[in-house]
Amino acid sequence: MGSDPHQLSLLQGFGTPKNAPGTSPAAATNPVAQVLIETSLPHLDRIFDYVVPEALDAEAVPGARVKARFGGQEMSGFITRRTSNAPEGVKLAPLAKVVSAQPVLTDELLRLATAVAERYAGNVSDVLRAAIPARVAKVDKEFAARPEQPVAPDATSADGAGYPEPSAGAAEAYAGYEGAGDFLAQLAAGAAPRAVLASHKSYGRASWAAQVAHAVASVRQSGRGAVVVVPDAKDLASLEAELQQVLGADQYVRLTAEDGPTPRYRNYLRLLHGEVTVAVGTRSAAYAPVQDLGLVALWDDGDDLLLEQRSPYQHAREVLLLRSAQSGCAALFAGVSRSGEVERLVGSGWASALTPSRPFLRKATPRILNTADSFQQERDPMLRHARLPHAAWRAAQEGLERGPVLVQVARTGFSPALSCQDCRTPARCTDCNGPLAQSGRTATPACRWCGRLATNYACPECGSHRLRASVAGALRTAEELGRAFPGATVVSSSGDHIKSVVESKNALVVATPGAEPVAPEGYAAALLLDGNAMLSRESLRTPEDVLRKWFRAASLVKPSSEGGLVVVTADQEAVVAPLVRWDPAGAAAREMQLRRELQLPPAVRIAALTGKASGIEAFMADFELGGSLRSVGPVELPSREVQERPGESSEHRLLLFFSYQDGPKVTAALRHRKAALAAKRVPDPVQVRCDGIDLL
DNA sequence: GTGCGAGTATGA
DNA sequence: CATACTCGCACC
Repeated sequence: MGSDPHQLSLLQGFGTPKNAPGTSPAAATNPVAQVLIETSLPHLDRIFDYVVPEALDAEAVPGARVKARFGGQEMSGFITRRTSNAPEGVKLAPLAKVVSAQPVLTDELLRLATAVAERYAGNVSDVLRAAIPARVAKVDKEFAARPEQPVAPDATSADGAGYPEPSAGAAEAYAGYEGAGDFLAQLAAGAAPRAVLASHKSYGRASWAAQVAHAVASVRQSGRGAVVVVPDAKDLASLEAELQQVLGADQYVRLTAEDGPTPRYRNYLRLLHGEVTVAVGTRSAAYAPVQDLGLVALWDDGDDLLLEQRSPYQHAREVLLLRSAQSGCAALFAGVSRSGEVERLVGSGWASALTPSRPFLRKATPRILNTADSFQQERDPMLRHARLPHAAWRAAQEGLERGPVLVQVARTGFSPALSCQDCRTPARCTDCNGPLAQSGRTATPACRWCGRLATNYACPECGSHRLRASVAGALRTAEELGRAFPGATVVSSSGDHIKSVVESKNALVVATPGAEPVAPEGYAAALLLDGNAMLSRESLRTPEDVLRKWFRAASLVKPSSEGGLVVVTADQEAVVAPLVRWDPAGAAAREMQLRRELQLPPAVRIAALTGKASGIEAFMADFELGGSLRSVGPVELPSREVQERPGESSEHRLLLFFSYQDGPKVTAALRHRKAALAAKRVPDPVQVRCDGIDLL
């Protein structure tokens, strides 16, 4: 070909009146669309330019979802900008079509997704996949027909004459919390305070949900919007109940996968167009396109549901932290317990702690009793051989006269119940008739009720000594306990049968952690039964996680002034102590102190490289360690394959440890390396995952 | 993934 | 010397 090919194509692209047959003229102004292609290939995760044909000019707005020919195939992407100048030295392909003219990728969202991708050494388009709901054609039509009405949705609409002063409701929700009034006032005044809220209740007027709802109401007084993220549907229901009280049902939208594509997309567009300015939902709601954002809030950040399950495995807390930094808005992290990450925010002074005062807490929280406590055991020598620990038994019995009683049991699989290998008769404790279970890693089965070890168990039916694991979820436990407490209505909540609310006064509610229904008046008592089994899990995170589950259950129980009592049965007194004292902040501070000394997360950041040993070696070949960056491994992972194929090398994992300060540098380098290797298509690709809490 | 150009093998 | 084919890599 004789002449310069770029020259030729540019002339064509810019629409000289007479074009080659088949090419349509380009748009008159800003004929170039910068498009972010949706791909999970790291080296292609960037912006490419296309010519906008005149026919697509009107629809091809920044933020629109489009299709474009890329490489061999037509791929989808989003227009990030329209510009006038084409890049030098490339010939531009035309945009194939505009899928939807709704500008779903806003500037702000692109900036956020980019920051998240950088933080996690991942792809921008992977982040966007979680952030932008699937398009629904009929919803597009609704919005196309609707006259553009960027209503100022501010303090005028629902609140009528403005928000009813530092409302009575807000005062009640935050009673006992020093500094709360100031925090709310700052929100209302348009400032951007950042706080870590130590909620103590999960029901009633002073619940975390009420507290968060009032924070949202305050920020709305300043005319700004808010985003609230919660781990699951049950928490969302609690929050929505309060928001309806405080704001009104039409003043917010929910964004959650559970609603299905149509309402989710509709709500997304309503936010996008400023029809509503408050978004609540599960983890993907962190990206909600709220206009004029004033507050991001997160409830219970320790819940692992907030961790995205797809690459780059981002956590809603980090997303919201990045977002609040970018938009300079207020931030609120609420929880009954406190995660290590949030403790860092308090420790560094980034956020202030909103904590109820000691004397207030003493009255407002239930009494906590540890039956495994040596002091208790001395006073109650019957304990080891009683049926349920005596104290637990009595707490339940007496509690049932005053209200519902919660029994928290470990999830199925944590401590599978045992039955006879030969005749399938359920294995029972010879002392108390409770179910036997394999708890943790100890070989000897133990009674789940009294904890007694069943050494040398013999089946009462056939005399066999062999035991097999059988599934005993909350359902089975409920059955067992129902027999133990005749007269009580036994309710079970776990797995896919989660109940949000329990109304019955004399219900014995058996629930797994995270599935506990709310009792509107509070539980009279709670028994936290499987502490030892839960604590036996081998993970760096275990104590924090178990404590979190206990605190959440305990926050559902009436205060001690109304007879509320929590009985916990666990041997590790160091873990139980903060619960007994109701001191989540102290527990988090101590745990973080330990982590800092050991240089373990979340005091430092980590990245895990997973893949074939050869792949990891290639990845690390000219990767510079230094500064705070150190590497551990690689170690071979226990293979999940039933049979390792000969010649096929197994998966390995290398861990990188680095400081938060060096984080951006390290993740940028990881990302760069990933892209370079992917472009070269070196064999044995390596998966990079940052700050996976379940890795250690 | 796929199309394309460079480079190389192959046959007339 | 012309044509067939593979390989690598850019992809707007």
